[in-house]
Amino acid sequence: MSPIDESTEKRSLNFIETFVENDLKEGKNDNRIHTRFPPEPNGYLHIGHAKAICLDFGIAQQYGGKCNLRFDDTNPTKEDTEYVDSIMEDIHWLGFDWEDRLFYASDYFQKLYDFAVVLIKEGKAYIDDQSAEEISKQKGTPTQAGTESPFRKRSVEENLDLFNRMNKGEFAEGTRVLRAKIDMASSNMHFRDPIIYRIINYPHHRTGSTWKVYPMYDFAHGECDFFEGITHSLCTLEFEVHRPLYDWFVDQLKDPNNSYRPRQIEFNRLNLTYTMMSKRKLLQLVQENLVNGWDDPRMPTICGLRRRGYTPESIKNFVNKIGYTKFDGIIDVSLLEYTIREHLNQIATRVSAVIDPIKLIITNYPEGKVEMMEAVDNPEDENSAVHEIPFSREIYIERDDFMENPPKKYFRLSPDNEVRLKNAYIIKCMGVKKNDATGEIEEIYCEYDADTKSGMAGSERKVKGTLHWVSVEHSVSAEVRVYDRLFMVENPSDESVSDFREALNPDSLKVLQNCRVEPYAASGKPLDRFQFQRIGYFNVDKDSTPDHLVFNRTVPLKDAWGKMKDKV
RNA sequence: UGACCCAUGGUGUAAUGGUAGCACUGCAGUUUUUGGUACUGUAUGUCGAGGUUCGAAUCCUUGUGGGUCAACCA
Repeated sequence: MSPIDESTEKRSLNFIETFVENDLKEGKNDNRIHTRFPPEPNGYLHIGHAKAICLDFGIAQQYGGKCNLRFDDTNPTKEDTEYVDSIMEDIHWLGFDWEDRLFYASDYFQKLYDFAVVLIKEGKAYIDDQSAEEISKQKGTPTQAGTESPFRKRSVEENLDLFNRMNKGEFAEGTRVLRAKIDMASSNMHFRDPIIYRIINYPHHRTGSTWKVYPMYDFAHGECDFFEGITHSLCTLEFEVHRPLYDWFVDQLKDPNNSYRPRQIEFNRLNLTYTMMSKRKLLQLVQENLVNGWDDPRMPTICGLRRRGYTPESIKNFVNKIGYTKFDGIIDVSLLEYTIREHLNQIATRVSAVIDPIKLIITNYPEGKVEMMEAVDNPEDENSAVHEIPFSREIYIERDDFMENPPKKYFRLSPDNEVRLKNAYIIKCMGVKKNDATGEIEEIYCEYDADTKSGMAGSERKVKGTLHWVSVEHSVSAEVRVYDRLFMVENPSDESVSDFREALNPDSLKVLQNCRVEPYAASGKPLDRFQFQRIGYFNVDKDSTPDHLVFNRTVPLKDAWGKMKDKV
């Protein structure tokens, strides 16, 4: 078990777990626990779905139950197999498995149709010939009762005939719907004769043009839960007012001699500061090329986070930390950033990279000499392996690791000052070479103390600063992509931001071209994730080639030097 | 001016009638071959008013505040 798992082991029960345990205690549903994750395949999964996935699969795991994957594909106009594939990939990547329980709402189209016919025969559903506008007008408002449709008293025979012909394609879209006959005066708007079937002339990604009528969510969802033997149907808070209708349909369907029934339980949706979570708007970002696809590392999608270097463990741990309640809040992204930093700190190999290089020449080091310096892969790991870094007379250091006129608490290199080169020698700055025209520093000259190599007796000497470096001759050029927040406003999903494009951060992607990395960072395999010293956590992007290394910054390190600068 | 749901530090959560705790963030330190990491300390909270009780964040009443619902979306 990883340290991360241990840290969450003791967490107390959330209200859903309490609910489930009570059901178990009462012996409901033969003590079965069966959940489902029911995405509509109309977009890629995002971090908010990860929260639902962890709950649905997590509850099942925790209580020895099962969790189905069910694609809620009742609206062919929005859905596509591309989304089906990506959703399955992302769930697996997160580490969850539905085994042989992959279902589609479209698997049940016949059963749902048959059930609708039963409702018609029982006089509980009717065909309405009115337009969407007329039906909407008759619905009333939350404070005003609705009025009954003139078609409400249609005969069973006529309803049956019309429904049959609707499905044969005899009528145009929008000309007729099937409605449940419940209560136009109900205080719950969803009971005012909800539409349960509509005509759609658009090929379904699985059933093609077999069907001309498609069930609505409210009609399909509870029924699918029932067909699959789901015991706990977990969804987000906005479906709370749908629950009475969910129960109403289940009541019509269930076997009165069998106590089994699925139960819907709602929890709070995930909101993150600076993050847009609406699928519709994310789709818009993709379609308008404001980002480079669903897996753009700035996207809050699972594949975007994956490409950026987030680990499944960190996402799951994040979800465990935020919990499940019935209170809608907004979570600070810094918590997500904390969880990935926490995990990466444990597993990421430390590698030297110089993002903004300046050349440093060690004047008293022999020309042509190369020493291999030992570097610990991960200082947080007692049994860490080591790797070697070539050291030579000419090296690159970070441009801002040298200051000609340093402020008081500057620990790094400055004239006549000593610093340690990480895993190598202590050096002292003896001078610089400046560009005659611009006055810009072009080279830094230092002398090294040969007795201070890491591990030697002379290395005990304390110096305030330690710098990372790469050998000029041996280093490999690379490109580093630094991703900042895509949105600048704290809550871009807020209604007050009418057009989210205004909130887009034009500087969200910075590409740094002149970076130099130590050869080990280019060696491939075990190094897909690492920490560049004092810079941040990175991973190798899929765009990388042997000739052109590309790194994505997963998350920056906490910028202590930045804080120091504020004080000086 | 309806129905349903909700209200604990800046943020997210725990305490299920019995000491308001944890994490993130903030601030201040200690350690360190990077100022990262790790560790320590510290600040800030039960929406208001009544009640029940020996005792209330918890139960009741009421007020206030927030969310959801009037798609042929899910």
